Amino acid sequence: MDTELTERQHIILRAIIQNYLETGEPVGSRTLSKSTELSLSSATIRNEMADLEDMGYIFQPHTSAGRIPSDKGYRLYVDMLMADKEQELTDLKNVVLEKSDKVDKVLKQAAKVLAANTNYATMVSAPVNHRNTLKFIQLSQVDADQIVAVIVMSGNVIKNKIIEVDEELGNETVLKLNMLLNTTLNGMSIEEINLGLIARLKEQAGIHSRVISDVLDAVAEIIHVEDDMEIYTSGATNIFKYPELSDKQSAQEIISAFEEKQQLAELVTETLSSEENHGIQVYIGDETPVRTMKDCSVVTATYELGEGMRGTIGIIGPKRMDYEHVMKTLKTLQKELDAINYKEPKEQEGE
Amino acid sequence: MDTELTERQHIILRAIIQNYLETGEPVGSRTLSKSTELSLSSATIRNEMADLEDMGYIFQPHTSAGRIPSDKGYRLYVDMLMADKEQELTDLKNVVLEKSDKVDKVLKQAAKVLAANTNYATMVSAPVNHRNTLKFIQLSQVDADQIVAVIVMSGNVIKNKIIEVDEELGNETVLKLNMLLNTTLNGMSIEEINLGLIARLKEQAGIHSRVISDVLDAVAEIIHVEDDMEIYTSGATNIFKYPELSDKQSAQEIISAFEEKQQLAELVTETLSSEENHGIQVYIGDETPVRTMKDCSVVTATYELGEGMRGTIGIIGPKRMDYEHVMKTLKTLQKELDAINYKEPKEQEGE
DNA sequence: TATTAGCACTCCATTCACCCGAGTGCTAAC
DNA sequence: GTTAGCACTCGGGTGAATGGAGTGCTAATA
Repeated sequence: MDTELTERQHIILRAIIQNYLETGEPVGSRTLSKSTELSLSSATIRNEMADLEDMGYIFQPHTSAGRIPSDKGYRLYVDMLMADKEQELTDLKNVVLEKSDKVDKVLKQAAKVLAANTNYATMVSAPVNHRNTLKFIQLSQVDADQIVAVIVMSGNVIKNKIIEVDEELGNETVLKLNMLLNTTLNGMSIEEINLGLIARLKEQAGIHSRVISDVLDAVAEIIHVEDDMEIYTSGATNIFKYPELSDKQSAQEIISAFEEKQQLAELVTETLSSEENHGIQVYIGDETPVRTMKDCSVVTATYELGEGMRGTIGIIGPKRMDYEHVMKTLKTLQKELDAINYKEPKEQEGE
Repeated sequence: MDTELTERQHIILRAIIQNYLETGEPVGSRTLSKSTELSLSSATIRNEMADLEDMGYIFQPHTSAGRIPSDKGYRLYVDMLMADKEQELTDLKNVVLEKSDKVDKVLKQAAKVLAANTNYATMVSAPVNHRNTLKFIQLSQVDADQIVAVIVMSGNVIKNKIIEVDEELGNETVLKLNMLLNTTLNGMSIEEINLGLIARLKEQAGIHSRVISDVLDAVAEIIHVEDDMEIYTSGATNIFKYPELSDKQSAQEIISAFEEKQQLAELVTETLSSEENHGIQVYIGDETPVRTMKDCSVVTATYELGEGMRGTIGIIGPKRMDYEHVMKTLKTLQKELDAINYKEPKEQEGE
């Protein structure tokens, strides 16, 4: 890329972008000639800008207006940022992630912190049972026709369901079932617990009662049910701060996406599947996998709660987003979340 | 109120309101003189309108514009609607409330259905443990330093938590604890399970180990923890369909309220506490308990999931909302939700 | 050869005047 | 009590004028 742009052009491009990030207004040659460290006349800068435009890094919204970075321009800028040696991290304001609490509380809080620190819309997806193993399972008779099944997965995610049965199983049977389930399934990953295994279990149970078969089916279902991805969001209304996104049309689309969450889910799976750059990914404009956000930029990161539980944190904002700050902030929060499960099991009271 | 308005004025007021509901434009005398069943000249109607304005039921946004209903006007209109003998209910489109499913799924779906049927923003609050009793409780040792406590409440709400302990309890102890907890707490309401009772339990446990004491405390905590009210929303972006609410300022405020949910929670408690009119309440403009919605109307209803579990469904829209339709729809859904728990435990497969 | 000063040109955004139409209030006639 | 008629008001829309920011190009300069 050194062949593509001269040093000076790099500087000018960066100046254009930085200026545009702040003001949101097309930036003209005069402005640049004053602000840039290299002291050039506006005319010279105009020439360079014409070149940059030819190469597609910037463009004019209309003749006789200043220049605006194109997607390609942003891309170059972001790539340069990423190439920078290890950036130091920013401090997060208001980070009080109560690590002791339930996961969902922490994540909700995380989304809020992120929004407060960046002034963009944010999302945090709950960790998904990736390579997750079963840690404990237990059936209990609640009353004559209800059984509650409780399953603890690695990472202490708890699933449960009430199973309705038409005939009482009796203490003994329940006990036997529990034993069977625990000895067989314990430590297995979800993928390993497939239909074949369940079928074998049924046989092994030695009883051909329909009830037991039903119960086992229910258990299998609980384990596999893709808890439709929980996603926490915050600051969606921040988009109103950016005129280019807050006309009715765009605002409605974006906010809808945040409300329905379906599209955010797609974003999450996309992020989780493709892993690069320390888990930080930047989608500019059309690059984003979610159509409704083609006028936005999306920055995402993957966090790891240990034991294969991975989730996504993300920021959605205008294309003229403060990428540098956002990436730093995201990285910080990522570290913060990653750290949560490194705590020794015993350490609880410590601040 | 008959003393206040003549029959003819009533008719005219209603005509104004209905016309305004549809168009959103101030309605003038000429329009009315053509549309109303009573055939009067525009001049006559103008006189009546002037009177109605003096009494505060309508007003002009500016001289030489048509009239718009005031809050007082809406109020009268709504009161008349409410007074109407039993209104028949509307059919809901897309109602497929999977009754078997978990409560939260049903409620999410309910919010969606409501939004789809009305074109307004909707919210559904999860039932709150009002006069809720404990049905089943069980501790299980997950591994050396973790116990999972599962509690099933009436209405099949399941709570659970992992309790960290510093020493293993041993099977026997756990068994004893379970026995104790179940025999003592079963069937009790949350209010009855207070600190005193827990203290007595601790004694009764006969063991003075700190561990057991800790566990019991944790149990008490789970039971009492006010799951911060779950609220499901849908169709928040519907407000963009109404220009009077979709300027940046208002839109941001309203949508914020829907995102943060704090304010909706206030609305819910308000609704649950004051009960009138078959549980249907209408707040017009300033009447609403939530400040951010002073330019909206809010219609809420209370549903009952049986066994003292009560929640709120609500619709937020512009003041020129189709009150009649909304109230009918709300009533229908309310019935629908109420009916869910009337199902015989055995009936499951039936449509 | 690279830079700069200067100038003509373009185009957007703002302002202002203007007009039109919808609607009113009032008065006088029915 | 109702209606016809008229003068008046006001908001919204249209079009022309204006100014400013910015450009591209050319010619002069280092």
